[in-house]
This record gives sequence, structure tokens and C-alpha cells, in this order.
Amino acid sequence: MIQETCKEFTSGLNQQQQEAVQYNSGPLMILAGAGSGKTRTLVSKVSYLLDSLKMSPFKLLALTFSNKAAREMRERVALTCGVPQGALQVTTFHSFCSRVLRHEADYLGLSKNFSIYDQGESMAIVKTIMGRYGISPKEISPYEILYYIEDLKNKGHYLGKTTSEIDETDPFYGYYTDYEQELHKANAFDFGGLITGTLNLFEKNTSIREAYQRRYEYIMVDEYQDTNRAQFLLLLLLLGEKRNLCVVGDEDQSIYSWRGADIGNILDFEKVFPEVRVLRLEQNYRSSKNIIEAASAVIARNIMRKGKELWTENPIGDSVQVCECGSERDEANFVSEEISSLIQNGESANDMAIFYRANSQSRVIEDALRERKINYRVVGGIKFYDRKEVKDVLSYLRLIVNPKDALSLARVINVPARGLGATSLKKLEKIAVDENCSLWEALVAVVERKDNYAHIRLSAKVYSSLNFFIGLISELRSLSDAGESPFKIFERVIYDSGYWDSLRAAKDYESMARLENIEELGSAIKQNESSSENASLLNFLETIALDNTQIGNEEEEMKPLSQVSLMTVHGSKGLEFPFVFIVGAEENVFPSYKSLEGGETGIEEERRLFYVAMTRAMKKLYLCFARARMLFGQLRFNGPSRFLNEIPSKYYSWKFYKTERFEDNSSDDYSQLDPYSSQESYIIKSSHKQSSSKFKKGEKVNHAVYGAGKVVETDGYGVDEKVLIVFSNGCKKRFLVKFAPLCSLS
DNA sequence: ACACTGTGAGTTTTT
DNA sequence: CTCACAGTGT
Repeated sequence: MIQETCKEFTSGLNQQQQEAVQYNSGPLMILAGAGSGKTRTLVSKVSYLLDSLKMSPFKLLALTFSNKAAREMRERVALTCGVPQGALQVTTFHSFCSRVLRHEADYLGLSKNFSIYDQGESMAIVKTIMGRYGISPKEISPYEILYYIEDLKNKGHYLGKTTSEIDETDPFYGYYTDYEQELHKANAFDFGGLITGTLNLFEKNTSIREAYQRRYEYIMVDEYQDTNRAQFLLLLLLLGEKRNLCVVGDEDQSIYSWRGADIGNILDFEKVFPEVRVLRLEQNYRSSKNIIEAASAVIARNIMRKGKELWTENPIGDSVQVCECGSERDEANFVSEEISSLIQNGESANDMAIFYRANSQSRVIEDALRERKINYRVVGGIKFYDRKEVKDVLSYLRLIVNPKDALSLARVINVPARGLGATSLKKLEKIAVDENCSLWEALVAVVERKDNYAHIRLSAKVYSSLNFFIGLISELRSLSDAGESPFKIFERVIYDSGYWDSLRAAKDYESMARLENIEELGSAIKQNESSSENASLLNFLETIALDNTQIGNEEEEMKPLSQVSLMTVHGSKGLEFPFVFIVGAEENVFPSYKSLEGGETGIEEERRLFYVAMTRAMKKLYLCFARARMLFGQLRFNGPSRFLNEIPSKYYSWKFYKTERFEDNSSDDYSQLDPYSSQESYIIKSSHKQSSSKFKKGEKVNHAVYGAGKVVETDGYGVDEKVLIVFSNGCKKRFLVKFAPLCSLS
């Protein structure tokens, strides 16, 4: 009988997948290769736990990094197992933590209506703090400070944590404490703070921690390769003494280490859980044999991996097509010509995708596609909720919900313009700092005790604007508190603030588009009202803060268009297409020049990225590069990507494509090469020429004027050779080697 | 408050 | 080259 039931959940699964479903007696790590049926296996496992092992859905927690993965799993679980709505928790780390924190808000001295700040808002805080110290962004890059802060949080640090790992004498540490104070004053968390705040709660408050530990009997983590240290520590705290943990990931697809993802979470899993069972899902169901073997050969070069051998029963399929193009425009032409003929042969544009390393590469391709009237869509790009007008309205709503939200207040106090500019705002901010109160309280104080603030010398116009603004927000706040619907509040915001009318009055094309976007935001609010059981404004704001998914553009969805998809390689993770074009497979482009600074670690991540891109392809994979490319206003001859060199020649065929006659490139010997000569020798030759420069990356040098420094970037050869040098004082300078008084110290 | 100009930097962006 | 942003001028 039990056997029968088991069969039901494992039917159609291969040996390893079945084992992954049925092994539930201790920590389990599933290393799931690309296209190995991971989600299917996970969903079967959930079914198995619920139905065969009779585990209560309330005791199961499934965490992922992205909403996309959470949604996918949630939908498929709901479909497969008839679990009561909302019983099973399948959610993102951030959403989970946010819920915990709202529930336990008192503990951290915050109220449950806290705001969640995105990176742009975090950056604004850093800049404000720097401004307070009178430090210009030129002296210290605010981005570096923010990066420092995020890094601390990614590693699981929070103020008050007892640890020896943090160097509190670091000059940036002071910014961190100021920044945290600022967030606290604004009753706000940043993304990292949601995780570390929960860590703080669980580490310091035993009874709350134990309550959560008791609640969850089994924890699953998807996209495990994308988790950071803080999230790992959180998992340990949620588990407690229990060992019922299943993590699923693929170290070869870890492409977000620069955002804090810690590949060590996979590589060191066995150190923390010595009794762990490691299972590998290595059979690929997605791609042709040629593609799988080519991709495997590339990723095999990585050292930092546990190691997997992907294999497939799929047919060999077409050779991978490497296409050497004359220029980036030739490349774009080749891709669109090829797509054009595929479509002509009855293939659907929906089945085709073009991947590039950097967004800037999309333009020339878009031009070529448009020229041939091929429909396409650029995936990613500008997010709906990142638009100025949407952020403005959301800031109003946030300020209504959270009076302490100084950032939102500052954003909208003069939107639409009411003569309360930067100067007046600075004065008000100073009062808030001096009196250690929130910005909102400062506003109220200035208006209510006008006489005390005569020395601030605010104009009558400013006073009337302040009165208006305080009245507006106060009224809407009390309406909201009285339970008025979010949509009504939204309408009152756009009408009463004058925002709607000011956009209407503008009458230009841009303002019209903004009005439409605001309308769309309104319908999103309405939709949230009807679909969510907890339809509060707070709930809506949290949803969109943590889920950036583009809201449906109705016009786009109406058209049953067949479109080619364009996206960055990062954006392609988790997707699959029968026909995949990877463009810009060149040194300095893919791998990106920036990643080359990071040494072997940087290259390995680029290689994983390349591997992710390759393994998206089901039927046919095209790898394109340009001999000459306009980059930063200069014609560059980068040479084919080293990753092409890592593909054994038996898996690809090579083609040369050139329609344009392009500028003479006498500084380069590569166009002289016979494109039809043996590919191996071609590539070797090109890598040869890369070492023909005087200085190398990482080389220590001395400059007669600036002193000792290190080469971080090189470009060009011979008389054109240029180097970027970072000097010991942190100053960066670019030189033409021919002229600069440089000598090597190495 | 706005428009213009010069400067500098220029991957990737799940939350 | 091309964009964003800071600083200047009106």
C-alpha cells in the first residue's frame, strides 16, 4: 500500500529524482544540474511529505531567493497537492523575514508599519550622511560605502552583534552605524536589514526563536546557490536541533556572488552537516547532446565546484554554431538574418532568444531586428515601480502609512512643485537632526510653534505649503487608519495633492505616459484589494517592495505576438529556448573587462555565467563575436572569448560573417588571419597576441610623478597601449604607455 | 526653479 | 560614444 502511494509521487522520475523525493531522514543537498527537472522533483517531494508522510502543511517551510521561483513552486504545489490556501509556506527569504519582523516588531523597537527601502533609497541615505559630514562623492564614492554596508549585512552582521570578525576601526564603520541609525529613525529596513533584523531577533530572543523552531518541522530551500551567509545563518537558527533540511541548488549556476551570494554555502555544506546526503541530478532533459557536452566542457574548467557530469539521452542535434563577425553591426545583422530565415522556415520567434552580457549591447541588435521588422521584446529593462511618477505616488502612500519615513517625505513634499525647495527642506532636516526627531515631527513643530522657529526664516509661501502638506497627509492618514480602502486613499493622493492636475496641465507626451502609469498603479492597487485577503495599504506596499515583477501591460498581453526575447545572461537564468544566440563572446565583453580584475574568482563566475547561457538552449546554440567592436567610443579588437577556446572543436562549426567593409585595423594582425583556417590555431594565435603588451594587469609599477601603483586595466598594443593605474593613495589614472614615465616594479 | 554645460564613468541587479 | 549627474548661470 505504502509502495503504491510512493509510486504515485515518483512515477516518471529517474533514479536520483526518486531518491531526492524519498530521502527525508536528515539533511539533504540536491545538486541539480541545468535542465535536470529540479522543480518537478521538488514539487513531488512536497507532495510526498504531505501525503505519504502525513506532514502537516503548516509545518513545512519552503524558501527561495526570488519571487519567480517561489511563485512557480507555489503554483505547481497547489496544482499537484490539494493543500488549503495559504497553509503551506512557499515564500522568499525577504518576505518571510518581513512577516516575522512585522509580527515581532516591538522587539527591535520599531512599529509594524515599517517601510522597506530599495537600493536607490539606501543610496540616498548614504549620500545624506556624507553630506552631513561635508564629504563630496568625489572624495569617497557613496557606492563603496553602500557596498561596504551591504557586505556586512550579507555576512549576517547587525548592530549589537557580538563578533570578532568586524573591524570597527574601519573608517567606513562609522557610516554604517549612522546609516543604521537613520533607518531606525525612519522606521525602515533595507533588504539586507530584513534578514539581519530577523537574525538579531532569533539570536537574542530565545523564546521567539524556539517558537519558530517548533513551528517548522521541515525546511526546503530552492536556489540555494544564491543564498548569502546571513540567510544560511538564519536557516541554522530556524532549524535548531532539528536536521530536517533540504537544499537544492547548482554551484555551477551561481552568478550573483557580487550581490552577496555565497558559493561557500554549497561548498561547505558538509562541514556544517557532516551527516548530509548529497544527491546529484545529472540527467538533462532540455538540450541536445552537442549543447550539453559543449557546456560541460566549459564548466569543467572551474575549480570551485563540487563537480557534476551532465548527460542526456537527447539526440546529438545540430553543431553549436560559432559565428565570427566583422563588427558588432555584422553580428547584429547575422543574428537577425538567421532569425529571419528560421521564421521563414516556420519556427516561432517565441522560441528564440538573444543573450548579451551587458544591457548596452542590446541597442545595435534592436536596430537590426527593427530593420527586418522582426518583433522582439527586451526582458528586464526599466521596472515599472522604478518609474519616477510611480515612486512619487508610492512615496505618498508610504508616508501615510509610516509617518517617520523621512525619505518618502522628502521625495514628495514638493511634488508637484509648491515652492518648497531644497533649501527649505535642508532647514527642516537640520531641525530633525538637532532635535533628534523625525522629519515629519520637525514639520509639525515648525508649523505649530511658529514663534520658536522664527530664526529659521522660512517664507510665508513655505509656511502655507507646509500647512497644506501636513493637512493633506494627516487627513489621509486618519482616513486610512479608519479603514478606508487603499484605492480610495490612492485616488485622494493623486487628486488632493495636485499631482494629477499638474501632469494633466503639462500636456506633453511624457506627462501623458506618466498619467497612464499612475492609472496602472491604481489598477494594481485595486487588484490587490480584490485578490488579497489582507487588502491593507501596508500589505500592498510590502508586496511591491519585495516583488518587482512587472505588472501586466494590458496592450502587450492582448497581442498574441510572436516575439524574440532579448535579455542579459543574468536575466536568462531559469529559462529555456529552442534557439539561443549568445552575442559578444569576446574577451573584455564576455568575460567582461571588469571581471578580469577579479582574478580567477572573477573568471570562474563569468564562466558560470557563460555556462548558464549555453544551457538555456534546447535545439540550437549560436555563439557570436565581433572582430572589431565600438566600445566606449573606441574601435576595439578584443579577440574571441576564452570560453570559446574551451569548447572542443568537435561540438561546433565555425562561420565567418561580414557584410560591412569596416575601417582598416592595421594595429591588429587578426583580420589577416584566414577565417577558414583551422579554428584551434586561430584561437591560439589570438591569445598569443594578447600578451604582446608592455604591462600586465596586477603588475606593480612606479610613476615618476605619482609614485607606486598597480595596473588594473590594460588596453591596446604597441604605441596604442594604455594602462589604468591605481596609486597607493587610491587615486586612479589612465596613461598612454608610450608617453608615461612608468617603470615596472615587479 | 529651470536649463544648459562640462565632466566622468561606463557589468550583471533575484530581494 | 552616450548617459547621468553635478555645478553653473539665468
